Amino acid sequence: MIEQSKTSTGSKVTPVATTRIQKRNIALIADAALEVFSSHGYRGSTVDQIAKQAGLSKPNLLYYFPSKEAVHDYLLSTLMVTWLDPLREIDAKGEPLDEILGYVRRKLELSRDHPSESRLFANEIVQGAPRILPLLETELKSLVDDKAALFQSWMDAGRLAKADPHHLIFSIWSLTQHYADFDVQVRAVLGCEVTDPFPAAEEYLITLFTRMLKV
Amino acid sequence: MIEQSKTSTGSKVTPVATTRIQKRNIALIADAALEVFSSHGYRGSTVDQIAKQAGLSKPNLLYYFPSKEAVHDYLLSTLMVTWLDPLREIDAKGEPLDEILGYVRRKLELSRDHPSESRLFANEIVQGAPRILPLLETELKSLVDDKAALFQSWMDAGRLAKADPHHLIFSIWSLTQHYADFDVQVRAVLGCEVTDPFPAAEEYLITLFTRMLKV
DNA sequence: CGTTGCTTTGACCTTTTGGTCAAATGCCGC
DNA sequence: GCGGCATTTGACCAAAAGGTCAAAGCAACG
Repeated sequence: MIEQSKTSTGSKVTPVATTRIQKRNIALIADAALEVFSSHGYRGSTVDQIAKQAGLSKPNLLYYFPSKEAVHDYLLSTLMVTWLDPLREIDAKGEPLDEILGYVRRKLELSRDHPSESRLFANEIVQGAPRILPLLETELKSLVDDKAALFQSWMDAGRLAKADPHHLIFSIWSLTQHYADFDVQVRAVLGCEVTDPFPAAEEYLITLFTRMLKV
Repeated sequence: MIEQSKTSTGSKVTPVATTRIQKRNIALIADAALEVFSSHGYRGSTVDQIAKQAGLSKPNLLYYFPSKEAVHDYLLSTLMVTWLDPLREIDAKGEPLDEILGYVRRKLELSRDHPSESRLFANEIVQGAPRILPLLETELKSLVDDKAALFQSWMDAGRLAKADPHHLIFSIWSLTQHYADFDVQVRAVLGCEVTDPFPAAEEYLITLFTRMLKV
């Protein structure tokens, strides 16, 4: 059995790749699991499905991860980093409106280029975030509080129209992720003639937040 | 076996209640199933769970619905009506901004008072809408196209600031449903001291759409 | 080449789960 | 109270799914 590093939370176990084969197979499994979990949810996905998608046998997959849940935990924890990064990048020294519009653009890009990640996350939250609630209440909350305070200071300085900064962040998340999570609905409503809803979405969102926040 | 009415799509079967007991039990099952499906997803829910929640035995539940899928289909089809109703209510003869703000308020109320419905729907869409895609492409699309045309005419008449009407509708859906679907995240980020995020959410959304649409 | 340790898998086990069925129970008009 | 119909359920079945294990490959190093 390959080495395992137990996280402080106890049951979660993530593999530590050392050899080339391990790195490759763990990456294969992660990619496959992302695909499968994001389109069927946790319970709706089977280890066999993930293994097949990764081109491995089920016992082989379970050689690298101790359980189905461990694969899921691994994905969620690595994803949280990527997903929160654009928010971290907001620069207190930048021009307020440009910083926020840039954030909107980056989030929308993420939704376009990595819809599976967004859907995996959505699946988890919609079902009550059983596995990541602690993370939300600590890491996410403190980061959001931080940026909300920044937005508030910009508003107080008259460099941004006033609005509840927390709900401003929620609205950015909601609007951008909608195009990943509800992709099928968006395409169904726009009709088959529209192949890519993202350009129009970007223009709409930039307009929306400009009108909302411009002093 | 009680009577069944097959819908035109074939596999879907919905019960037709005739007696008092049937009406009561079908309602019990529907309530229980909504609760269970919305918090665990389709595959994550078991017939036993739903039956227990409804206070019935599993075979008894399956006496009223031929299968787990039939229960799910029943919920989805009845929900689509409730869910689309506020959009239908938008009145072409009303004052444009008031009509849209009213729609936002009604949708947000739905999210507050019926979050389970919203989550059931979200679960279905996030996972690719396998069971209701046809409905989205026909009924939903035509209703949305209809209202989008109305918004466009208001904009052309200078009674509303210009913006893509389809994406305007998407943004209303996205923002209002976010408070139901991502409820745990919203509460986790706002912190335990905030017991009800909805009043602030309503104020924020009204401000947002007013600044967006006011001429 | 042969030993050693990493990797892979076929076969198997157990639990869960959707669904069936015959028999039992209860309800209601007569 | 009784006949007939609706309702309920305990017992059961088959398939699916998570996970184990011993044994078989296979790679790398002496």
